[in-house]
Amino acid sequence: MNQENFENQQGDTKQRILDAAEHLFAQEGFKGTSLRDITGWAGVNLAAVNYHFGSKEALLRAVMERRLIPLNQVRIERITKVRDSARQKGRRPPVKELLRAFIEPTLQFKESSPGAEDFVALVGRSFSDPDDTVRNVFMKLIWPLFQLILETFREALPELPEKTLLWRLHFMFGAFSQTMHVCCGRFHSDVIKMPLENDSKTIINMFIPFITAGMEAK
Amino acid sequence: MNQENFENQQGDTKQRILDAAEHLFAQEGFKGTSLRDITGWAGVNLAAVNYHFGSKEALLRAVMERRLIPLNQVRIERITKVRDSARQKGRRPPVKELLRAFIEPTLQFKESSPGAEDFVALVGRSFSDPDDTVRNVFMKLIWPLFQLILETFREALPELPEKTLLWRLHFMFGAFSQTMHVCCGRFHSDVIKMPLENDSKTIINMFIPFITAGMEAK
DNA sequence: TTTCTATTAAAACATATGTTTTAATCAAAC
DNA sequence: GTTTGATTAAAACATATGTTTTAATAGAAA
Repeated sequence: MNQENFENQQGDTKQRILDAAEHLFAQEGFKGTSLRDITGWAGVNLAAVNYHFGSKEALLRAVMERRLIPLNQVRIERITKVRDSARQKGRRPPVKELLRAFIEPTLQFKESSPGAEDFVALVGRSFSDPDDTVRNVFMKLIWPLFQLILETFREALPELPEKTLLWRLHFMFGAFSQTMHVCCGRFHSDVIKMPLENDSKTIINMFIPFITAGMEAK
Repeated sequence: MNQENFENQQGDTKQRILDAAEHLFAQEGFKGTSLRDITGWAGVNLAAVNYHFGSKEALLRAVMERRLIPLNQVRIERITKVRDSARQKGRRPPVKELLRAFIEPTLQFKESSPGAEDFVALVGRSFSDPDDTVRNVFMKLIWPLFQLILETFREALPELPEKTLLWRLHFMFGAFSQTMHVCCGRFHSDVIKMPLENDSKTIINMFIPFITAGMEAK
């Protein structure tokens, strides 16, 4: 019997573990979440994690890949579309449209399921996670997308010095990752009482004008 | 004998612990750093942490307060100065100057000593740290500064709806915190090969035009 | 039914971690 | 020189954690 036949017959242990890990990694961080937390939350046996995934690190990789690969595919497609469409017209790709192609899929994805919201919070934090494992897994998955973004913004803003472009993309990612984990994580701080309108429309309407102005500054 | 007399006579155990904790918390995160890591790095006995500080959490608090209290004082003074100067002239405080008053002290501080660089990386991460302890300690210390920034930017951009202002400050903090831990931490990623010119001048020249344009957009 | 195999359950391991306790040290005060 | 009190050192504790091992279970194949 091969594995495909098993996918539906076996208990949903694997999925339950992935969901629990996604949630807890997002809420408490990788280091802050124990396998016992995860298996407890998932209602499965402790050993199931090592049986199905091999290690805690491999579990993180699985959590990341499950959603980030398809999400990145969509983002890459949309950005490519904007770029190619502009090329055909012999124009520069508009910054606004590039930004929209980047963030809209993320935000739509966020609202697609409750688990996805956890995931977005997790990704928002992965950029700056002190743990090597987290950053490395994340960076490897985000690399092609970042490369594409760099290229298309170079086309969009050819007069910008390379260094400046990199810095501005860097600011953009900073603002966006902060937004992701603030809007999706448990950022219930007494300090910054953000008008937490989690809807995509608000976020997009706030993000795009700000970043566009920044990217095109001077 | 009182404690002041002891400060110089006793071993510099306390300082060594603070320095080691600052460095390791910045590099590995709060959860990722053990007391044995710290005392090993500092070359002191394990029990010294609990003797001098009481607990790991209290040590973090001490690390934060040691530098953040004086740093925030300087930032508050400079922002207040910009605001009051504008008020006297019956004008709005310029966004550019407010931003400069906010980030310049941080960057100058960063270059003032090698330990300070670690600290800046730590602060840059504290905004989004999954650990409650870290976020709470940090937020409590940053709260008055944030309040002041909110007020002065309200004066600088009175036509901006409150929600929009909050979102934009939020983006600003995101970009800045990312910058802080990228420039000071061990962000040696293969992915984003940032032109790592750590000098304040470059960072300021990149940051201010970008954020100013974003804040004043539309 | 019996056999076989994948999965689950329970327990055990080895190590790591924050904290506490108890003994040694060391410099000033008397 | 002895005493005192703060500091350091060494060991012990209790618990937590990732992983592995071994036994039980269940469900399809024979």
